[in-house]
Amino acid sequence: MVRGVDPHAPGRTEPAFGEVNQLGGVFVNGRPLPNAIRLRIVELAQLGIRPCDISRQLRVSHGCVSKILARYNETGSILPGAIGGSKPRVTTPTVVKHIRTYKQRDPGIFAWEIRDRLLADGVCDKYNVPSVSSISRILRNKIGNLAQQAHYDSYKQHQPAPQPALPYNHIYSYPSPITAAAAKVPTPPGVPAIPGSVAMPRTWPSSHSVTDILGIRSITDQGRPARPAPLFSPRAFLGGGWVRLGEIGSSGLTGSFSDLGKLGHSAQVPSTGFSEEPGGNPRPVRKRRNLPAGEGEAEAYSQAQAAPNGLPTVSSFVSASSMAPYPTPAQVSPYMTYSAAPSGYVAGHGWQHASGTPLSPHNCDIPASLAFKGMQAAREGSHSVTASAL
DNA sequence: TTCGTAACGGTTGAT
DNA sequence: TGATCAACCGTTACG
Repeated sequence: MVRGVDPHAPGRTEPAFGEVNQLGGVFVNGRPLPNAIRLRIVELAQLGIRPCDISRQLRVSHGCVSKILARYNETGSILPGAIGGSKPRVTTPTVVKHIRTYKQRDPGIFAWEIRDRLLADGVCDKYNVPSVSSISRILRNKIGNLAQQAHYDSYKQHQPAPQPALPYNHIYSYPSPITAAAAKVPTPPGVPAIPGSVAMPRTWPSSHSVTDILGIRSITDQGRPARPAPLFSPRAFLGGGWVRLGEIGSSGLTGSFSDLGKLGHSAQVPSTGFSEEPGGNPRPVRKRRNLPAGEGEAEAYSQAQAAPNGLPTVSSFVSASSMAPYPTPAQVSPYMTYSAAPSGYVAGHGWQHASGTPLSPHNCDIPASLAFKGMQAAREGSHSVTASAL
């Protein structure tokens, strides 16, 4: 493995702006390829170019090409998956509420009995029912305290109260959209609600943290979706596996790239990936330290592709015909590739259209207008993959 | 030669 | 605030 060198720290062996693979391509270990590259991989594949040729042309390992194409074929999304995070907890406010109810009705109930009742009552299913130990922990840490508080409140009801006491379970009755949603959805959150839909591998229940349960989230981070939706196509929502296919429904897409382009970010897709959740709840803009490339580019792309006519300009910044088969080393400079800064890798800044400014964070050297024409010709014409495309 | 995939080292974000 | 965990990433090597 040939290591890149940080120009700001020439002595360093640890690359700061990317490494160079065996093909001479630049990548950042652990980070997804820029969307422009991912897009090109898919486009080239749809032009009939073999993955091995794509690999060589884009200087991306064939394993990566294979992965991206397989992912695209499976999900219709070019975007990388959701990186990081933890599995959301199954002890949702609703579940905790039910556990508390069971415990109040039968103080001697066992944890395993509660577990069975949660299943029997349809509060949970076998996929998201809390473990006995989790229930025990809830009983010990939450219900126990709450029960004590309940007794205290009960006592206070018979005493003159100078101030209205806070309901002991106010944390559960807080009008949180999360809670409301959880209460309205009888099926486990990770299970597709639409018949015939296919769940992604990473279909966790909705995120619930301690603060969720305590109702704090409703104030501090109200309604923030578990993951920003990728913004490439409706099916691109599926990119990270955080979104169920069933939520998207069958769009009838063929998976072709032209379809992706036609759809762009329609009404199904928030105008920005970070400002609004599917439910329409406004969400504070999160502090982002180093947004994953896919998300960052998706965000930027969603803005950049908003053509005046409403049509996206997917093809305008990526073209099979506009890229030199084997760029010179200077063209694949790791520093240019990732814009010499983390934010450059995040991209989005350079995706200005047909203005001569960089279009891709990966330095694809893609002339936008020519690329678009080339693609148009390729699609409207014979669809032949000419040498120019390679 | 091509392609699929496991292993690997790395990053990320929630807890 | 730092550690931990579990997801993802792309590259490499192997079959």
